[in-house]
Amino acid sequence: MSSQESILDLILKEEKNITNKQKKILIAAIEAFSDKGYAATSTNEIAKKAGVAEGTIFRHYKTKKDLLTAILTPLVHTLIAPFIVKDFFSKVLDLSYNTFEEFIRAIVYNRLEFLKKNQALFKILIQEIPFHEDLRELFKEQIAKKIFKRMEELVESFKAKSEIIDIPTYSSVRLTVTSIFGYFIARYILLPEAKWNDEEEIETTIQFILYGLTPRK
Amino acid sequence: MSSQESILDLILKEEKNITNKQKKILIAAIEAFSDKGYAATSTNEIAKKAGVAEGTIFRHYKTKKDLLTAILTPLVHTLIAPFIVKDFFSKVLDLSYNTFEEFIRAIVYNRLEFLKKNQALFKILIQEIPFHEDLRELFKEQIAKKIFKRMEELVESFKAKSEIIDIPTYSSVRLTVTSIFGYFIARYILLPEAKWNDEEEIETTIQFILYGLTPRK
Amino acid sequence: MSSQESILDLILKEEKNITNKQKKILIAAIEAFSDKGYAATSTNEIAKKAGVAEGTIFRHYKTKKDLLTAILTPLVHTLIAPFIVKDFFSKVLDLSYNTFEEFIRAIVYNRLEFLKKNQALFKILIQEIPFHEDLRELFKEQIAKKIFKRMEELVESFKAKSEIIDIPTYSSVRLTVTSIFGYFIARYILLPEAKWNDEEEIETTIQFILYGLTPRK
Amino acid sequence: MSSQESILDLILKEEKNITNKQKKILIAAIEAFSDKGYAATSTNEIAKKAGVAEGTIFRHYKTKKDLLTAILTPLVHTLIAPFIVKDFFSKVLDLSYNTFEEFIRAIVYNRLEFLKKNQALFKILIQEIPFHEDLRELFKEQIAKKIFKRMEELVESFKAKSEIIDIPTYSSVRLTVTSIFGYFIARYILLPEAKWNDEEEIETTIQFILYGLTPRK
DNA sequence: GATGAATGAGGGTTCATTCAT
DNA sequence: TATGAATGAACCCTCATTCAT
Repeated sequence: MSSQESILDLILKEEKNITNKQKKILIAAIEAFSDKGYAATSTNEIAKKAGVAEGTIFRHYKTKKDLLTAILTPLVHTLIAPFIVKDFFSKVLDLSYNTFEEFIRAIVYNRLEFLKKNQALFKILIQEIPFHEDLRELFKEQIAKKIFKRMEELVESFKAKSEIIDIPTYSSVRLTVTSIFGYFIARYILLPEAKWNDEEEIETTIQFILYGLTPRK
Repeated sequence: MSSQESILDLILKEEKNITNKQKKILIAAIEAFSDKGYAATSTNEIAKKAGVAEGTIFRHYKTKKDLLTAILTPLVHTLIAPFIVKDFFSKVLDLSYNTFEEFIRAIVYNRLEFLKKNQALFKILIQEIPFHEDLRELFKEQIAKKIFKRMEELVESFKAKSEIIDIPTYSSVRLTVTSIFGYFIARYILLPEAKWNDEEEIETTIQFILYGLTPRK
Repeated sequence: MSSQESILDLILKEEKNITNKQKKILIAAIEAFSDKGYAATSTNEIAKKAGVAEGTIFRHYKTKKDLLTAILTPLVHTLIAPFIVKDFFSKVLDLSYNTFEEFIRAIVYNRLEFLKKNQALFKILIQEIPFHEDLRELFKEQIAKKIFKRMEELVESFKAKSEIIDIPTYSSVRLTVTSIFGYFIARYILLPEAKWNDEEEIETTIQFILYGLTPRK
Repeated sequence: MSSQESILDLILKEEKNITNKQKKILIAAIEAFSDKGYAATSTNEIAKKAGVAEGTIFRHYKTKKDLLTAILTPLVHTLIAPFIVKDFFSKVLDLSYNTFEEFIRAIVYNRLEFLKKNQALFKILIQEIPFHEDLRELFKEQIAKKIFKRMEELVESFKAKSEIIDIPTYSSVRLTVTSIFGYFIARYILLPEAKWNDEEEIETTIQFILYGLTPRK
């Protein structure tokens, strides 16, 4: 978990031969988009923040929209990475998930850690999703489908073992995902200035999911 | 529940002496803001959609931002209305809440019904919250604080009766609210085009909350 | 001199059957035009200041320009009144002007008194003259020509008596008028906030004109 | 005197690295503001006159007001330049001012020449002064104070030599300045279309000031 | 590759004026 | 007569994007 990568590393890795100026542009754009939103951020503003001429931005990214895409695509890919890598959970994280609790605990900690590390980027993603058809499509194709597919397998194996209650798989996945993201959104987007006892909240959230999905004896 | 009012009725009631054109402007603005977002909607666009001269918008709403506020303020007030009316749940809904389940069931159905009826408006609210300091303040003061206060009382009474598990009250409120809104956002904002079995999903959500918060015997 | 009339009286006399609202409009317009200039004053602003509907202004004055004209025309007429009334100086002011000094003294006190009483109006006149061809024409036809004509007669009579030096009549008139208006403009338009010892300045101005135009013995 | 610089030269010198388009904008703005007044001139109009896109204006001057300031500031500085340069009159103009007449003659010719060369600019300055607080402040601080200070020294030296009459220094300065500007305003702003015998008028004006301020023997 | 001046369409907003009530 | 809602042209200004240097 401590080896998780931050946004920029990911982007820089994805785009080869990245110049120093390009790097500055990306950092500036992420900060600006995150703070004021994509539509309300001007390219002039990004250029100034990056200490770069406005034209330089367009040399690297044909349009402003391209810049947004360049920022969000790596995030989406990394967000779902653990779910598409074969046996990611067992191999990479070295966990065998004998129990549903272990699984939930691993996934919550892992993804919340990731979200926290990439707050700004993720903030941009969920802020912009309602306004961009293509982003929504990307989200649906990548995040929704791929995460769902992997979770489905795992959830069904737990269901077979009667470790979780008998509700439609997609419902339990949705409820799980919603609970995790719900915490993140409340924590970092809706009420960022409130006092939060993060450890306790995360543990409570895990318990909530577990209680909500495991059967009474 | 069937007597719940829709957005526009609320706005029209709040603003007396509303013109016919003004009404058209509000309807057009709600549709446009909901579809493309506040920043990406031009006043010219709203005017055309409303069949009105652009200047007419500014006769009624000094700025574009004022128009947004005029749209969202009544929503916020109505969204929290059930929580500030004394004994709303028992009197208006004619329920006595002997059990936590009855309470959850009532609140989920009631607020989801309301959100569904005011989809467009609520979509605007959550889409714009990240970009407007004042909206965030309004949300925090009204929705977060007032809903929380009322829920807190109820939840604590259930906790006293050992009907729900012993976790911090604010956590259980957050988890409940997150689960309800989580369904709404997934349903109407993130994946509106997916097929949804609404009745089943709602019931599952209720069960999830109940299981997640009630103690094992 | 004490019987001199103020702006509004003049206007109200000129326009018969003036309503109360119309009066309020004129007062408001004079104040606004004087403060911010004609071009920078909106009819909406005037309406508000007058406590009148915007439409009411246009019921009485077809255009904004008409309103300006309605304000300035009486001023121009009154400004030149003393110069066109036959024997104004000797009859009305009860002076016989045996000497040039008496003449200058009378005219300076009389017109400065008038300007002071109608500061706002006169401020509008000289502020707007550079921007309105018709105003400039009115000024030229009325003020320049008519004042000049009368002054010319008087000045030439003094010149004949060798009471003033032998320079072109139009020059001496210009220098006299310039000196009077020069004081007024410096006093009320350019440096209104400076401390002014009015009595002394006026007396000095009179002396200056006298010395400047009368011959050395 | 023949070496006096014109407006644009001054502005271009003040603002380094001036673009060709920027130069065109300044020329167009000066012409337009001078003709129709600042408030009545649209930026679109200036752009067309300058053969430039409207956006180009705002690239160089953040606001329309900034454009006005960029035009007028150099004028003010140059207008007062002779008065702040040490010994300007004696050194640069190579005059020793043994007499008050020499002094007046030099100053009238010099400043009227300057005003004539910069008619349009000066017209803008006096047209806009009544409407802009900051311009009035600039005028007061620069022109009024600095010119006054220098004139005061000279006038007092003449007063000591009994070359001019014993009236308050500020009065004699005001009367002198008013007489010069009075001619200019009558000549170029109020009655530009009248026939003027400039040489004669200037000589008469000088005589007027001299007579008005020098004592009778 | 990097610049930044230049563009012109489009942004939100103001305005004088009209007209049904 | 008086109103004030409605208009739409025009206003100042911002913007993403282009291109000569």
